[in-house]
Amino acid sequence: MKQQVTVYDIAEEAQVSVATVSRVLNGSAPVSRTTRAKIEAIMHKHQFQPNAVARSLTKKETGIIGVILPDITNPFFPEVFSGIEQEGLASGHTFFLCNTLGDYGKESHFLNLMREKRVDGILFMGGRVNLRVCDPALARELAEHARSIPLVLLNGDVKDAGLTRVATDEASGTTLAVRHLIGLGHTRIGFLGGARHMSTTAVKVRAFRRTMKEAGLAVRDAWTIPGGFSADAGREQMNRLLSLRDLPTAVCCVNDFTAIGAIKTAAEQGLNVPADMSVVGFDDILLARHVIPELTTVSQQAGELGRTAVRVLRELMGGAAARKLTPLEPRLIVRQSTAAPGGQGD
Amino acid sequence: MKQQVTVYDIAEEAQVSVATVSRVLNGSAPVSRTTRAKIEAIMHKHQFQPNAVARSLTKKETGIIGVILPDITNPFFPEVFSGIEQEGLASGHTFFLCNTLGDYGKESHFLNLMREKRVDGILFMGGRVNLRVCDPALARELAEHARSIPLVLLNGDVKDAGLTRVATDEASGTTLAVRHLIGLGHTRIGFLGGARHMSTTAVKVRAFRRTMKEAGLAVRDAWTIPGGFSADAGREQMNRLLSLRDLPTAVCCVNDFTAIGAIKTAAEQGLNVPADMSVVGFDDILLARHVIPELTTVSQQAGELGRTAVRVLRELMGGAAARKLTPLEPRLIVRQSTAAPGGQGD
DNA sequence: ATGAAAGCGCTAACAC
DNA sequence: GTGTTAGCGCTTTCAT
Repeated sequence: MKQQVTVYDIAEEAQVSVATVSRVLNGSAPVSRTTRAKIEAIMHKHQFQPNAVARSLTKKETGIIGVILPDITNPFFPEVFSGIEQEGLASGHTFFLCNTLGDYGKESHFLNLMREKRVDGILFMGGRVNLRVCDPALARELAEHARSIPLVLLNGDVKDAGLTRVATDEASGTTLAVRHLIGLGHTRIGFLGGARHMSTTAVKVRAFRRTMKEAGLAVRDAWTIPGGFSADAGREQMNRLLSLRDLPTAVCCVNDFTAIGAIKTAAEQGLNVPADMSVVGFDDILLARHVIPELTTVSQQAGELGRTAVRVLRELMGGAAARKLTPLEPRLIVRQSTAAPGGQGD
Repeated sequence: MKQQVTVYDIAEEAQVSVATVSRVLNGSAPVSRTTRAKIEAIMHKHQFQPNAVARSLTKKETGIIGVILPDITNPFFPEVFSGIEQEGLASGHTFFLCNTLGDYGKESHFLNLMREKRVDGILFMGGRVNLRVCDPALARELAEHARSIPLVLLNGDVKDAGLTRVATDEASGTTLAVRHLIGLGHTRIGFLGGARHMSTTAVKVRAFRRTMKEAGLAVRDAWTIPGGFSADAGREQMNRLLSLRDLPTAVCCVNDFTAIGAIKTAAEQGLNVPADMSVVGFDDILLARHVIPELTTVSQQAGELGRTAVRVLRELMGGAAARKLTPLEPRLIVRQSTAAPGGQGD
């Protein structure tokens, strides 16, 4: 680990002051053609890399955006992150990524860590912010952080915290899915996956019920089965559903992972999807169009969500007061996992 | 954005010197019970967060590990990252994540960025390090970086750069897959996906050919179809394969994404996998056991790869000379996408 | 156009 | 056990 060269070394060798070196480094003030050339040559010769830590200390900005999300292993999040990175790179930002794995303790820990590290802004998704009834203490903590660091919430909400948010309209997305099923002729529809205490699930379930009722259809509690967001959870939920004596002809799933698990189990039990059971997912993960059958789903436009969030965060970091809520419209993507009940028509 | 409080503020209010404050902050020297208590109370009262940037500047360490990978959107990488984070968190490290999207220019850019940011170490995967014939200039650049910052390469190699590596034995993994197919009775086997100029593909193809020859089987060039690593690539490759008049009864795919795409196309063309065509993947991504049919594949133990890499990097950062190559043994995971040719047996 | 010097917030000798 | 002080490497007035 050889010693790094500093502005002083450059200054000395070029016989100028560090201020001048700093000036050519930042173009912050005019420097004569000749000295500039000399300094640049020396920098290049030593492969000089200015120390960003020192720079951050004086400028009071790090160029780092902290990203907190539940689980990068769930395909939806990498797509969001990808959008974030794409947009953030354009403004020279860099990313500090943390997975909370749904652990609230970790959320607090990372939030503090980010303050210590003096990130310029925070993008926060999942976990606590998705609690339907958010512990006031936690809400306060988040609001507190937001007061000292620009923070935007992605797809979540915290009552009364007054946070800036960017969110897909999950209710309207769910409505899209349910109407599609109803349009196909289904009248017996269930809802799989999620966790009742998370607002994201609550929003979807509520929209599901409302849409069913508007169409004059009955909502059966036994067909609304929570239990998580993973593919394994989807398998188990479908298993429970299939153990009932009376079955729906279609199900909405809380996300694509769950839908894929549900389809898997349905197939194992001898059902044909979509002929015997239509399944619709949510998210439109990359693999959704490659599974068999291809998944009908609601696109959250994950990449766009990430890009938009960065744009909003940038306004905040710039000192502007961004709109409190920037909504994103989801889109229904019809593929092969849904069809008319009983396999009639297509 | 209210003003952050500093050690000076704390010191003043507690009527002690900053050194003492620093001492209780780090436990770096004894402090009397009473003053410690007083200081701690004041810190707590102001919710004091020491400025990590300032600390990094003096200590000459940031606690940040830079992670450079091709594409977080490819499910293999989130799993590796997950392992990295899990292991790194234990030692208080934090992560700076960059996606290169296979762009060599970006690789260089990020490498420089990480030096500027003074990360404590770098974990590097993909892209340039997977060039079969690596441009000497690029290799030199990497070696150069490795000289000033601890760096470990994950699943790749750069000729003569003398880099520290942690890598799955992709050759032995491929051999496992091919032998499995041969054991099932296949004699006509193809290889799908990858890019000829990447060492990871070259290693797999070479192992594929060797294993076939050892078993006395012919390798047909027309059945070795490169073209990328995505699911779409897999679809296209299978399409090309199926356009041939003479077909293999099984294919090895460069990764699970490709395998899933290949299966998809095979199914669309009316083939039954595995009855008409066996398909084996590589990586064992999370979804591999949830697709239909469940994917037979070679597990790279992505999480373990990440964890191991961090352990090795930690040795390097600690000044120790780590083993040049830490190999990881892949495992064959037999599921449903492979069977005896012609659907006989199972 | 260029230099001198004062910080940024913290740690670590070194003294007492 | 505690205080003084000199950095860490850079940016930024303020002079010149």
